[in-house]
Amino acid sequence: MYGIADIDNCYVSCERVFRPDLNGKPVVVLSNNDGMIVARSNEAKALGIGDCTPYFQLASQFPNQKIAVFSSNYELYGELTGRVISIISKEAPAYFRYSIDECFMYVSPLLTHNDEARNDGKLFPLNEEDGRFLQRWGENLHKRVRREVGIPISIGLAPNKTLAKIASRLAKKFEVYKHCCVIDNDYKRTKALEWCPIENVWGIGRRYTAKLQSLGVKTALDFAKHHKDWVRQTFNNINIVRTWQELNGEDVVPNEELAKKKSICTSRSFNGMIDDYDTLRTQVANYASRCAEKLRMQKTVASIVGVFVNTNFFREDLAQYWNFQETRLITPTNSTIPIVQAASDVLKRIYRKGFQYKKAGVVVMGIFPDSPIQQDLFDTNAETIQKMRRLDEVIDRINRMNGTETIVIGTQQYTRKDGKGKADVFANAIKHDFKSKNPTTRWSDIIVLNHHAKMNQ
DNA sequence: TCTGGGGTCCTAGGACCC
DNA sequence: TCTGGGGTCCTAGGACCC
Repeated sequence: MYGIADIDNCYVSCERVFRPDLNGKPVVVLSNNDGMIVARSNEAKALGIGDCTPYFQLASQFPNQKIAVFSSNYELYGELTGRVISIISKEAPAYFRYSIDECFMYVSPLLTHNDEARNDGKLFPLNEEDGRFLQRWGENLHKRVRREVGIPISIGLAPNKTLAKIASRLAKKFEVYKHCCVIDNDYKRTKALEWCPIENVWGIGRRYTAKLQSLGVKTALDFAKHHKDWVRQTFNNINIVRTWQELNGEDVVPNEELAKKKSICTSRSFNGMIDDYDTLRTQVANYASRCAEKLRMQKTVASIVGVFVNTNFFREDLAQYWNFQETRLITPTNSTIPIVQAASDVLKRIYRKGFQYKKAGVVVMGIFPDSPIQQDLFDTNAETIQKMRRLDEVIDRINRMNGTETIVIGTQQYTRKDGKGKADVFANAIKHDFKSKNPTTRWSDIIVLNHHAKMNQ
């Protein structure tokens, strides 16, 4: 049996931890550059605010509505969701974090009453006692997270991950479940599939939904009832066959232990547009530097550095251009300077004068574990590499202790307005007009309780 | 004026090997 | 008339996830 714990409206719930006055009110959280809406409270959804609505359309689409708006504050979300995961790690026998707001759990070891009751060696369907036990276990997990972090989660429990996802949707949608829904027999499985529209099934995206609907498949149950061969022939793809199997109760989707990443990308849309090479180069240097940091964090090196740029696709009135190219490093590395250098070289190749660029990014690939053997293989200058490595360590440490971008290399530029850079380089700084504070990670933002005010209330 | 930022995996087809 | 049979590796494109 698997479980999934899913944070309800994750970013909104995080913002509400320090703004309890916003409980019960419409709240939205915006993407980088305050571009579009990426999280909505239930009240905001009820108003009809769509996912991915551009922020600049919000006021005209919903006039006279009081909607609380936040820029995204990943420092806050990362820290608070980490607390949720930490509780799960204590409650669940095994777990793996799937995304910022979702965590899979493996709960079979909790089922101790079941051995004799099973007649055919199978766990599913569960006996009733185990079913009730899991229900209580999930309800308690919800309560504990709510009490200790202040964030609501929904829990789904089922014989595989695809069904657990559907169960968690039910838990979120209907109050009778008390935030935890268990699919423990075939009757419940069938009822859940019947309720679940095909586009809400994990693994069925926009394209597959369109195709399935055109073939008359409306619900997860419609899909599950088709023959396996039909699925194979219609889609010729192993993943969707696995989804079909899981809807029918098998456990076949692999458990990806979140291993080291195979590629790392850092990219941003600009606040406004950039046409000159030098400004673009400083941005690309920032992204390359960030990629190097991420590589060091997971103790890997990269052998390929790629760069992409593109113009604003929404501006049909402007000339359009996009390009991506990559270069191979002679020695795989995670050092800031060679990776920034490589990225600059690639940018030089793909930059074309006369375009208004809206976005750029750096991708590092060909990733290996950072072992000394790899580094030294064809290296003719081990001493330089050693020095570079020490330099990276020192910079990482200083930036960890004093805040990101305390030290950057010369090609980069500061992006934080509270950083140490000169005013003229902030023209393209990311827009975050409605950003909340970071009371859990910054001394300057720590909350002070006014004792007397409280006493007088 | 204004539209995010990350990732993974699968398949087909071409280049190349013997 | 008539042109093999077996591989590997790489890339682009398309699908999916949050």
